[in-house]
Amino acid sequence: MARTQGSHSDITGPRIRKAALGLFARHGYAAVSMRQIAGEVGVQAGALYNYTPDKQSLLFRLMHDHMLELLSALGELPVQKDPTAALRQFIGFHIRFHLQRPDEVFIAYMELRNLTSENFAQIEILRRQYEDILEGILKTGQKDRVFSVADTKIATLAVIAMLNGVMTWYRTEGRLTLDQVEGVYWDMVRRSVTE
Amino acid sequence: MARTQGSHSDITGPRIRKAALGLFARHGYAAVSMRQIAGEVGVQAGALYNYTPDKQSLLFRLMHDHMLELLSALGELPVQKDPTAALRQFIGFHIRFHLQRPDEVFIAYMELRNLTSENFAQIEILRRQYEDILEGILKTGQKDRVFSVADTKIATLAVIAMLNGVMTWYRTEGRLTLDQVEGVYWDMVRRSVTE
DNA sequence: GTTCTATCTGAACGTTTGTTCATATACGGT
DNA sequence: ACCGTATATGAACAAACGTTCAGATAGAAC
Repeated sequence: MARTQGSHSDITGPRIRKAALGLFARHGYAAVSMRQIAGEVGVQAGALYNYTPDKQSLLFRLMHDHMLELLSALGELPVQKDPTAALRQFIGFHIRFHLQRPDEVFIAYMELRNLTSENFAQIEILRRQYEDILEGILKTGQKDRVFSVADTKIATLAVIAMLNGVMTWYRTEGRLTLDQVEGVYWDMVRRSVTE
Repeated sequence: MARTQGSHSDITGPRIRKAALGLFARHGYAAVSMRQIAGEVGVQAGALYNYTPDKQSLLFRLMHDHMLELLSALGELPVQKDPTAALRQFIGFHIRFHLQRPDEVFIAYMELRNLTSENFAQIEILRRQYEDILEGILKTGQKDRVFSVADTKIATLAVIAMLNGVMTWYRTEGRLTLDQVEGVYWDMVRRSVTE
């Protein structure tokens, strides 16, 4: 019989994950202790174990939730028949979604090696799904002769890598607006996949 | 008076750095203990302190040496007056140099946050120097109207990010030769910076 | 008002951490 | 053959680690 009021469990759980997210992103999974996370939440270390079986599961949950959100948000975009429009939409989505979640993205790319092999395999499947969607766009465009790349798989990875680079330098207080950034990257990506 | 023969110091030092390099790359700086490094070298943990004042300095040295090598190797390339030739040469150099040193590169990009702020600042200066060389090529090409990018700084970062992506998937036993990979990336980069 | 239970504390556990240091070893110089 | 010293050992240090758990606390249910 779960409590509906006065209980802290509905609040403490998310707060723990939020604290862990920030600390993992800033210092790395291995360098963050359960006591640091607890301290940020204002609770003793033992209390964390009401919300996660162990530290590893905490990391996995953060990454897993993030990937599900990513795929779900991408799936909600309107279908674009034109490959160019589809690619354009993907670029904009990717940049905005990732810039809104710098910590999640950072962890998703940096902490893969700290997952157990079972957990790693699960995340990899989700990541592959995301890549496959972009590659599908490129393949369609290739077939329609609107895109021209030597290898759609490499082009997919190259585009994603290029886009992810934006997170290492973009700051909201910088000299470029989000629209401008999107425009610059779209220009470069579009030209890189067309003759 | 340093020993010239029979001494292990000339051998143990490099072996320690090599072991640390591999372990840091595979498991991350924070997740690797001095005892693991020592074990890989076949020595007790205390012996490491004849070669490094502490763990942090060991990491810094690896990153620092790598950056110096990178800049030095780049500096030895023949000067190319033509911006297109210069860019082409840079792409090839970057891909080959980095693929030859996967561990060093991985550490240089992943372990920045585990450096003390003083050490971080030093590495950042070197990295900036490398980026500036690429941006110089783009600027020259821009001036000569052979390249056309909205922003040379962003284009620089985008190109480097794109190239670095190759290390996440390239395997020597894969279906593409190094020459082919270089060709594919050169095609994409060239098109992304020209009209 | 009593009971029940979800939640948290605080101490404890056995390991492991980075680092230090007195001591041992073995080689180079003389 | 002896000395000096570069190099390694192996034990020790305090601190921090992830995790467990008996007990305190306080709100919900009746």
